[in-house]
Amino acid sequence: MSKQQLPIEPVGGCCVPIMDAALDNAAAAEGATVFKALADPVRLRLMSIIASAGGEICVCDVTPQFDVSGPTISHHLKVLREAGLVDCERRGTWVYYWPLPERLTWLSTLLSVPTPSAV
Amino acid sequence: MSKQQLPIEPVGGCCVPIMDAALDNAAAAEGATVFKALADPVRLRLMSIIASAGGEICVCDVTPQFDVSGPTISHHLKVLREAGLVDCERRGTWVYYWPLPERLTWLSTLLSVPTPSAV
DNA sequence: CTGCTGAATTGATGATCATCTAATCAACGA
DNA sequence: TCGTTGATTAGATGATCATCAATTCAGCAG
Repeated sequence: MSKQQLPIEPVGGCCVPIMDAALDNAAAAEGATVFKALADPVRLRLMSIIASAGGEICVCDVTPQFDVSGPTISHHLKVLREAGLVDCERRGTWVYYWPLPERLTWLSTLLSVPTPSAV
Repeated sequence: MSKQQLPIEPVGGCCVPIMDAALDNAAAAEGATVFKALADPVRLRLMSIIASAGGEICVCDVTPQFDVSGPTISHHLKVLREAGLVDCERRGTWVYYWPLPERLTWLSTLLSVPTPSAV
């Protein structure tokens, strides 16, 4: 059972489920920032499209899936990027985005509920 | 209290990780609503305090842990309630809150990342 | 160089939100 | 009944946000 490591640093050490221990102010502030990034319908779907793309996806393939303007998509992508949820790279004319699973894992763990079989 | 009619939806089909499939507009809207409830530092810490209380906790024990007014805490508790994350009951003079793990599990699954070992 | 295309940035605007004070509600005890 | 205490609701306000049109930036091809 290889435990996948968390190479991304800026994420505060956290990983204790909230059902196990209450968050302090700092952790709550950091967590709220990341949740805020997912707290918009466009952004959440955007995140899911990038996450489910199986690798990376071009902005040009993402934008047509929404009813909002290009600049708005660009703005939302920036929010996701600043939340550490995705990263991107320009290659030629196009820009490609991919998910950063560490952040997702962190949030998932934070919200996880102990299974009944557990102590 | 726990009797009042809340806009709690059937917790849409629950539980395909966003890394497995992109969300449709409806699921994204519903998910964003719940994430929005956790997207505030006060509310996230509030949620963690309730979740980690090991059962239920009195509002009177929660409020003193924050620097904001009582009505503000009450407002945040209402948001958590309407998001289906907590429920409450009045007993005598006091009101007790407890977490609703189903919602947490739902979010946790939504954000879960397949382990490297799994195929 | 110039022109074209995809993406990001700027600036403005209408909407939503977090917070407060004041008022109201709910339960209890004198 | 009336006060008192704990909690919620109502209303107001300043801040933040989502969105767009216009502009700018980055890369490529004549």
